[in-house]
Amino acid sequence: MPTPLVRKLGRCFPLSETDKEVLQRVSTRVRLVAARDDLISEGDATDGIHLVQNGFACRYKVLRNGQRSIMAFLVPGDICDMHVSILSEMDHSIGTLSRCEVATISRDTIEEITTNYPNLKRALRWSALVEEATSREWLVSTGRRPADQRIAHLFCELLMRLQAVDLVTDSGYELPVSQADIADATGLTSVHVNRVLQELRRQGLIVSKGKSLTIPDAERLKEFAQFNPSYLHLEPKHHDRRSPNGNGFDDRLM
Amino acid sequence: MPTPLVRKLGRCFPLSETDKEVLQRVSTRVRLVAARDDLISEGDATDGIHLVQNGFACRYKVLRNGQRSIMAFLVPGDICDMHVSILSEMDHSIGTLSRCEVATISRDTIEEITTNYPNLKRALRWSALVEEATSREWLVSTGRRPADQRIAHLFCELLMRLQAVDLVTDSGYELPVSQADIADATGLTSVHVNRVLQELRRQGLIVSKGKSLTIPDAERLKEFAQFNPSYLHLEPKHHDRRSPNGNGFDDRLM
DNA sequence: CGAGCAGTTGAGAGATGTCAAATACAGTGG
DNA sequence: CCACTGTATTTGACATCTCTCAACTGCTCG
Repeated sequence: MPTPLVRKLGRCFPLSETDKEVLQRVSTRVRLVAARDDLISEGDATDGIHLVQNGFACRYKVLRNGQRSIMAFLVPGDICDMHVSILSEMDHSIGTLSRCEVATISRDTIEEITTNYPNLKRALRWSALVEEATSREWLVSTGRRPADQRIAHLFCELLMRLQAVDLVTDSGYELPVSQADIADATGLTSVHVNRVLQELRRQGLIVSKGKSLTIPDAERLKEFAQFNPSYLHLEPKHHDRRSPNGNGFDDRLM
Repeated sequence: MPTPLVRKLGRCFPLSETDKEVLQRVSTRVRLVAARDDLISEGDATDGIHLVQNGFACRYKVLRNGQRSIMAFLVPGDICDMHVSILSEMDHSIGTLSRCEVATISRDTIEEITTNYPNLKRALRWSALVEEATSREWLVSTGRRPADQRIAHLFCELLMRLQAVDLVTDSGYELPVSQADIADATGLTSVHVNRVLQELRRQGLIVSKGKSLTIPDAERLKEFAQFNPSYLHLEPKHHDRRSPNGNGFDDRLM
């Protein structure tokens, strides 16, 4: 069974069997982390690299007045701290929202991979860029979308991201986060999130029982949220094209 | 006179004279772009790389209802599209806010630089990571800070970023953007921005005449905005340290 | 079975948005 | 150099979305 990272990257890049095996191998040492636990704290000088295998984690900061801001959800297949090595310390924390399985990859391993497997190097870079684009899209949400669209948009995004790692069945997925977590991720209050959720349910846009969310009509929810998935850059076809200069992908570009 | 990019990177990384010359050289071909013009549009498959030399530009998206969301300000020394090559097309647009001088760097040139000048490669990667961190900080602002702190925070950030490229004199800088631009960047309305600005002026936190902004007491404004500059990663000292494995910086890591 | 967290509800307050108009400002053509 | 025109800023009255606070309910887990 391929790990989430293998599934995610394999979906958008043609990976060889060797590539996949290498990726699979690094997910071996898995650690179980309780819900609401910090993987990395702001100010840490990290060395290893963390990969979420199971469960939900997030990037967050806590303000002086105790308010928490969640800047990103990390779902299975997501890497927590690919790039921090060049920044001497973390400027935010990474914590679990649910119980998580986390793989820790040593820097040496990553180095070996990016040196010897250009396909993987490119795929990992792609996933980092998508995370950046996602962060920009969240900025659009919190800045300009009303609460209901904002939450609906988040659910659409998670639908696509979880689909990419085969975690969606029948337009439904496990969303092991609290309403307070959704509030901190959308810049709302947990009570307002509660009311908006009720309204979305009433309109039949979502169905939720416990921690599982079902989207009866994805197109309708996407329409409601004005969700445009282009920022997730999921279409594999584009990546098969050669670059304009005719020598394929430019692997040196940063 | 070193270009803004040279100044910015040189501040945080020890660059050799050769490094600086190389960087300086690529800023030669400069194009003058009018205010409110697009450098790159959403959906474009770009090839060159754009570097702001003078003036303000921004990353933005326009929603269906015509609302604009600005996800980032690009100031002199900022690179607009370092990484798009691996994503087949732009998921957002880049437009000027004021009249700008923009340098276009060919992909080949960048390739040459990142291949032959590891110092520069590392510095450019650093600046990309700082932009990412900045985007996360904006998420905190729009999500959890009240309008006055949000705007004050933006002014603090610009103070630091413009200081890094020697564009600040006497705690003041040119801010050639409209109140509507600030509104779109902070997720507010231009009329609310106007009122908040008046209040900040009344409290003596800022002084502004025309397009120039002065901050009489930077510490006071930072305190007011609860501004913590760590996300800008400006301290050069950290970057002189060797990495834990003793062989200096890891230049292969993505 | 109790404790504690997550979800739900209600009433009221506050911050920010909307709309529309007035004023100031900047660039342009004469 | 000035009138002219369009954009940017400012102001006022009012609407509304979202927050606050506080209570209550219902799970889940020990």
